[in-house]
Amino acid sequence: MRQSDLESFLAVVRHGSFRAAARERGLTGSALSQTIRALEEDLQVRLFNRTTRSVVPTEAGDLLARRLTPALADIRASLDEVRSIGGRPSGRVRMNAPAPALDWLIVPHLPEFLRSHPDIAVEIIEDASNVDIVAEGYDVGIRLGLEMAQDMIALPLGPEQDYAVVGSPEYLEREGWPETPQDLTLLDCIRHRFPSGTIFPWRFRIGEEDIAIVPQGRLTVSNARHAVEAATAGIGLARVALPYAQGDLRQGRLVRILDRFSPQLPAWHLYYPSRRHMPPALRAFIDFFMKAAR
Amino acid sequence: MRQSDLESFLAVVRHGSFRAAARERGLTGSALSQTIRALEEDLQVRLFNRTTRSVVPTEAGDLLARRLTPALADIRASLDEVRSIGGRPSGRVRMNAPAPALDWLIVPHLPEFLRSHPDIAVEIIEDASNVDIVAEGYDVGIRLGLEMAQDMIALPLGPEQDYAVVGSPEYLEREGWPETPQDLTLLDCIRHRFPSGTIFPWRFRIGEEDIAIVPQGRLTVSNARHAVEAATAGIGLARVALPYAQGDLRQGRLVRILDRFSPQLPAWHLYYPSRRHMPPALRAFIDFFMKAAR
DNA sequence: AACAATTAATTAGATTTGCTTCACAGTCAA
DNA sequence: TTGACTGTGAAGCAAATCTAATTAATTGTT
Repeated sequence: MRQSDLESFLAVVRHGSFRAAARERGLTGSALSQTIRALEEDLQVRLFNRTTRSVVPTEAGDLLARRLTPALADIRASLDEVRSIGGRPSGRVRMNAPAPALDWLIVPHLPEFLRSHPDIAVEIIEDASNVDIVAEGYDVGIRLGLEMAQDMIALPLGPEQDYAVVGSPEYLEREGWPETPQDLTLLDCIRHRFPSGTIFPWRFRIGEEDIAIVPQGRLTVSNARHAVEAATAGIGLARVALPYAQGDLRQGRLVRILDRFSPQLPAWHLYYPSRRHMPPALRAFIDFFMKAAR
Repeated sequence: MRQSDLESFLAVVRHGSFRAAARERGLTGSALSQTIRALEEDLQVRLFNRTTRSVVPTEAGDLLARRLTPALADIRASLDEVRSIGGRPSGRVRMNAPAPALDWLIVPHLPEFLRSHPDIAVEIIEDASNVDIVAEGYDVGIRLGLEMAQDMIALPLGPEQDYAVVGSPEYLEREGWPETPQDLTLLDCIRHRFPSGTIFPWRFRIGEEDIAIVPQGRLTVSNARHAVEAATAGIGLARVALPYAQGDLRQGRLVRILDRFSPQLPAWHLYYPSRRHMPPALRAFIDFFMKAAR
C-alpha cells in the first residue's frame, strides 16, 4: 500500500475523472486505472461507479475519501515538518482564490516568495465560486468577508475592498455625468459575466439603504482588465475593484464617478482549516503574504 | 513513499533495534536498513543515532514518530473500515495485558472470537508493567482499576478482583492455621517475583487499615500457576488471584485462609485511546470480550 | 588483552513491481 | 452514423526492492 496510491485515489474523487486525475498526478490514465483496481481488490469493495462518461464514488469510496483526506494531510504535514528541520521550509501549497485577490495581493509578491523559499512549490487555482477548500484538497483560500465555515481560521489580508465606477472623460462629456446610481440606466454599462453565467450586479449605498442594479449595456466581458480597457476606450462605464482602475485614474484616462455611493465592502481574507499541526510550507506562505499585504 | 515504509520506521522506533523491527515486519534487517536510509535521504534529516549496539531516534526521528503514529493509525482504521463494509469486520488488534487478566478474561474466549471473526488478526503481548499503549503501538490494554492516562476510555471487565491466601489442608494441620496476617511470618510463604525483580507484596485489610507484608519463604516463582501447584503439594502458602485457586478449592486440595482480611481490589478494565473513528476490528474485539465477561 | 558474539552497514545479484504503449470497447454529441 | 473521448486490458520494459553474503564496529567474557 503506497501513500501515492491513496493520493491518486483522492485525485480521482476530486476530479471525477481518471484522465484528469492522471494528468494532475503525472501518470497515464491506464496506470491510474490499474492502481484503483488494485485498491478495490485489496479492500474487496467497489470504490467508483464508472460509466464510460462519468466516474462517481460509491458510498464506500465516498467514505474512504472523507476519512483519508485529513489523515493523508497529516502525513504530508508530518513529513514536510521533518524535512523543514534540517533546511528551509518545504512542501506544497495549493491555493484557491478569485482573480482580483490574486491579481493584487498574491501574484505581485509571488516571485519574491518563490525566490526566498526555494523548497516550496505553489499551486494557484483561480476560482470565483465558493468551494469547500477541505473537500477539494486546498491548503488555503481567499474570500471576501468573514462568512467562513466553522473550523476555519480567517486573517484579513490588505485594506477594505473598494469598487469604483469609472468612465473615460470623453465618454462622460459626450453622454452626460450621472449624479445618482439610477442615472446609470441611461448609459452604456460594461457588464461582467461570471463563468456560472450570472451578471455581476452593481451595488451601491444610498443613505442607509443598499441597492443592487443589474447593469444594462452592449458589452459583456468576463475579465476586469478587459472592462477597464473598454472603458478607457470610451465604450461605456465599468465597475471594477479599485486597484484595476488605479493606474488609468492617475493618468487621467479614466474618471471615477458616483464614489459617494460606493458601499464599504469587507476586506479580503486568507482562510485555512484549523488543524493540529500546520504544514510548515503553509505557515511560511501565510506569514509571507500577510506581511506583504501590509 | 510507501505506507509500509513509514510503519517500518515506527517499528524501529518502538523496538530501538533494526533486527527486532525487521522480525516484526517480516523483513531482513538489510531491507529495513535500506528503507530507513532512503527515508532519511528523502527527508534530508538523520532519523536515528546508530551505534552498533543501540538505535536511538534523533530529535527529528522522535518528532516524526509522534506525528506519524496517530496519522497512520487513522489510515489503517479508514482502510479497515472500508474493508469491513462489504464483508466482515477486518483488521488487526494488538493487545497488551498482564498474565492473570489474559488467563481468565481473554484466552478462554479467544477461540470463539477468532472463529466468529475470520478476518481479524489478534496479537497479544503479556506484560505486567504499565506501558503507554499509544506510544508502543497497541490498540487496547487491560489494567486493574481506573488510574488511566487522559484521553483513555476504560470499561470494567468482569467482577471485582479477589486475591486469596491458600494452603493444602495437610500443610495447615501440620504447621498451624494462621489467625491473622501477622501469623504468616511463622510459615512458609510461596513468593512471586516479577520480571522487574521485585517480590509481590501480600496486601491485607485489618479493620480500616491496609497493610502490606513481604512474604518470607524458601520457594519463589514467577507464575501464579506454579505457586498454586506448589501449595497443593503442601510446600507452603500461596497468595494468588482467586480464579487460579478456584478449582483446587472446590476439590478440597486447597483451603482458603485469612479471607476476612483480604482487601477489595478494583476490577480489571479494558482501556483504549479515544479516537475519532474506532477501527472496526477493535470495536468488534471490545464488544465481544465485554459481552463474554458478563 | 584478546576473542567471541551481536548488530548495523554495504554491495551485488535476482526478483518483483509498476509504468507506458498500444489496441479495444463503450458512450455522448453533432 | 461518425468522430471524439474515456476507461480497461495485455505485453514489454525499466527501475525499485528484497535477499544473501560480507564487512565493520562495539560489548561482554575469559
